[in-house]
Amino acid sequence: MGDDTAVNPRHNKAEVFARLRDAHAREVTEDYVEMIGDLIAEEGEARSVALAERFGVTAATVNNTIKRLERDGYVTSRPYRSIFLTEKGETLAKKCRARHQIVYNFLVSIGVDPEIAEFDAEGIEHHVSEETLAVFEGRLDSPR
Amino acid sequence: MGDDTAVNPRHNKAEVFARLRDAHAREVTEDYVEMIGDLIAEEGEARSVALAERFGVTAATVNNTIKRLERDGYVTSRPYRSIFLTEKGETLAKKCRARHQIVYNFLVSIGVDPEIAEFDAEGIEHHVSEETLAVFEGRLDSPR
DNA sequence: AAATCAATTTAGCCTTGACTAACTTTAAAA
DNA sequence: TTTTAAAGTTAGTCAAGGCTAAATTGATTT
Repeated sequence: MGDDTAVNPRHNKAEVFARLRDAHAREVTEDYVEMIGDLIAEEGEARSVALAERFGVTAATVNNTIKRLERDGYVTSRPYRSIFLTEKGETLAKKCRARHQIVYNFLVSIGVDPEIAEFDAEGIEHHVSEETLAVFEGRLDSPR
Repeated sequence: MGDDTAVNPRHNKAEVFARLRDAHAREVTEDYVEMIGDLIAEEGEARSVALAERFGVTAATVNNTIKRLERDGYVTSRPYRSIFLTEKGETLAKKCRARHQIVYNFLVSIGVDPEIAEFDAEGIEHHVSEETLAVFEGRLDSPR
């Protein structure tokens, strides 16, 4: 058999979806560290109640998530106190904020309405590879 | 209502994240109906084993998902037989395939490597609004 | 100092989406 | 036709990420 069964690239999507599942697993973490960073910058501290309000979830959900982030080394927290980013969390937050900004600016630059861009960027940012991000960024420098 | 104090957009992210969670809930459904459609087109039928192989998950996972899709009216299936799209499933598959193609073509058109574009499109497609999709499409007609 | 209120935590529940292991059915080979 | 292999199913487990309701803590008021 001319053997297209070996590895037909068109049929070799499994890895794409595996990486997609990985990306999903990182999304909440990325959104949280980014938001915690924003809150610290804007309000001086990150409280559960503010996170719950901004994400539109309950305080209990925030609590669960923060425990997960703490377990994974992104934040530190003490009972009934505000939340802090670790260096690891800080680094991730910085990266995410920059990436978000590039995606948002790119969308606006090609003609997407700023409000729509804000929404779409929130979803898209987690699925943009370094390579694609570089292309977006390059397009910003030299518009058109 | 000149009044930007009413709803400070910077602090009004809750709805963005709610819509993001909705989008997530739809992703697997969309990926499955799209893939089932592809399989029917390419191989004449959609078998569990092919879905499992392409998504890189176990047969048991496919089984669970198909049950959910059936419950939600996207597919029909009988034990030990292949899977069919309902009209609702067919419609969704068609829409998803078209959207995927536009996102992919757009990425390639701005200079993203086709392999990278294939991967990124898989994640991005679920988060592109109608509006942004239209912009992508418009850019394809008149490149540059 | 006590009462109250807001914030936080805890406990328990649910769905999705993954897994393994064991079993059943169908189809193909011997 | 019997055996075997592949495909599909079932049962049970797990983590993530939501929820509600109830308990606790901390801060503010009286």
